[in-house]
Amino acid sequence: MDTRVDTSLDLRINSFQNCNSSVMDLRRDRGGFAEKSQEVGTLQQDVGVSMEEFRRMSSENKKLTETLNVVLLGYNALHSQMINLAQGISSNEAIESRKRKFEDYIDLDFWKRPTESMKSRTSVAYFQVDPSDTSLVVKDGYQWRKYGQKVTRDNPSPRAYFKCSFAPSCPVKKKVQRSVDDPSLLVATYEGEHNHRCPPQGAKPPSVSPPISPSSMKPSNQNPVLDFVRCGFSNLAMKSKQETEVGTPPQFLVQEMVSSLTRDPNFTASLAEAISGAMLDRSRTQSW
DNA sequence: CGCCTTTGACCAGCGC
DNA sequence: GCGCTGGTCAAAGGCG
Repeated sequence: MDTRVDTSLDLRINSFQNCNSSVMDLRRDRGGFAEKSQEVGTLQQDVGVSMEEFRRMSSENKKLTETLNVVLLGYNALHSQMINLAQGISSNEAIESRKRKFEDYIDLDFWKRPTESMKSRTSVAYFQVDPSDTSLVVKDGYQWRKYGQKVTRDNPSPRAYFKCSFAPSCPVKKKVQRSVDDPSLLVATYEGEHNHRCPPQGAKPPSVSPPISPSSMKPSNQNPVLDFVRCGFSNLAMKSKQETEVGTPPQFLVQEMVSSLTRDPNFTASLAEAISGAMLDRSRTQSW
């Protein structure tokens, strides 16, 4: 056999094998390409979904920001009113203007709508305390008698049980427990409604059970949080103003706002946190 | 002395 | 029925 023919044949076989190998590589690449193509398609789809989600969240965020602004507007009006009342000023045009603007903005029916928690007369308030302070006492303007303490399963810190001690017949109870997430936060859960007037600042509970006059037994529609606003707010707000003329705002005011918001199922706790944070930030730039 | 807090016991509801 | 858990009671002691 001619060696030249053999060499040529070997070369061709070699060439064929190379070509075959290349074809296999190409086929593999093509498969890879198809795979990558599919991945790109999925990614495009994901990006589309993400963009849609992002647009939706942006829209929601915008709405929440608007709501926050409205709440802040109302808060500012109330705060101005409080300051002016404290200073003996009845009202002024600026306050009325802000109030009108607030009422124009806000859906009053929304805020007047009773929520489930309001129906059951249960509300929650948050109190900022020193994390090293182990006492479960919060100053909300009322007088309480502690009648029990328990360690619950979901929280290593004990839960304290209080009854309103200002009026013997008052059915209001509250539970106070340190927040499991934030040890500097005390969570107070109020149940029931007070059947008496707000105790004056520094008042001692009566040593003997006094007959409760009909006027003080007036059924109040107020929930504990409103009581807190009327009593704790009025008492402590003055104190805060005296103590911190240019300092921080009364934190309980912010916490109360948070509480009011969280009572509505449409507001998430995160929004409440955002609002309190925004208020605190805002207040740092304002003089009080 | 009276009110308050502490703390163990007790009770009721619920799930297994 | 039993155990677990949350809520309440009540006695004892502290404090002003």
